[in-house]
Amino acid sequence: MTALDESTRETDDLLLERQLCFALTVASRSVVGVYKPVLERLGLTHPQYLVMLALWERSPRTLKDISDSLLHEPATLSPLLRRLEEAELITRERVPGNERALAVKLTDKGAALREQATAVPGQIRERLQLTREEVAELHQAMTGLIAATQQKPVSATP
Amino acid sequence: MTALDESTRETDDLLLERQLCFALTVASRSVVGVYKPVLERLGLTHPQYLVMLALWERSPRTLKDISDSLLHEPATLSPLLRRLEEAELITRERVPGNERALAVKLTDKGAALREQATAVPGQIRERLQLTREEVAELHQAMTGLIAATQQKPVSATP
DNA sequence: CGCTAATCATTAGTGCACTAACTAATCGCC
DNA sequence: GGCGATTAGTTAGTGCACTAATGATTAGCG
Repeated sequence: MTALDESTRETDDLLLERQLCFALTVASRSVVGVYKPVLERLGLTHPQYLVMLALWERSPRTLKDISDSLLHEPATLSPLLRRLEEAELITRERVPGNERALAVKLTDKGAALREQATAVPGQIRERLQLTREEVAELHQAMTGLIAATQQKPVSATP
Repeated sequence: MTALDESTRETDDLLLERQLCFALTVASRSVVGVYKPVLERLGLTHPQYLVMLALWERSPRTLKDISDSLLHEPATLSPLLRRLEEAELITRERVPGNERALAVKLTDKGAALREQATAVPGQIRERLQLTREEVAELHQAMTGLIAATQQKPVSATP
């Protein structure tokens, strides 16, 4: 490979339309944008919806547990949970026997909201005109990419 | 299909670990997280990097033009461009002959930063252990997804 | 022309998302 | 049993990202 080839390649590498990170952030924002009108009917934002999904699977659970599941900093979730408490979808109290931990628990209202939420995934697939299989393929691609970001940097590997 | 099958399927559809939107937002944040230490050496955040990519392709261009390219609201870019101006990477002035439009232009310092940026895409691929081909495949998948989000809702189609 | 409608940018306000700094509680280990 | 280190949450501060409202300019049309 000549020096000219190399510099041309590096120039092309900087084209906005070729950046995976650009396509990825746009896709993320765009898909969340599709959820927005759907979730508005439930009175939820998209990050709040993900927290509710976690709690519908298991409640009560600690903030630490939720932050591990969602791969979010506790500091991000703190104000978010405060707003869910204000909406009376969850309660926040200390864990008996471990006063450090915060027990986050669905209220009856929060648990009941699940009924309405069951329709959401189907509505999104409909809106995006995607089959379950296509969704699963994209999901797998994203999971692989996430795994790639979380491995140690190659230079740090002994 | 029985009623039981349907309700089971809807229950599964709400599992956090199966949500494309979840995998997508995590992937987006994680990949941006990989860029962070690399871009810190250039003094840029990731959104600022994307704006600079746009300007390295063409400068000057208007805010409106940039917001169309990045699929961002002008209101999002306004404060971002102000910070890039404070860093002396761009200038902001009105377009002669159209006082509504804002001409955003690279400074010499901003144009020179491109030198250092040429190394970024390769460093990211290295860090993620992805080939150009794998990046292209993922990019294509994201582009398809973006297109799906931007088509009209099916119910609104006559 | 002159007026109305459309266009472009900015500001205000809400909600994430992160880091750093801080507080409080618990664990471990002598 | 007490003391240092660790763990769990919260708060403060910065920077996106969006909507809605505002202001300024331009285009278009009778």
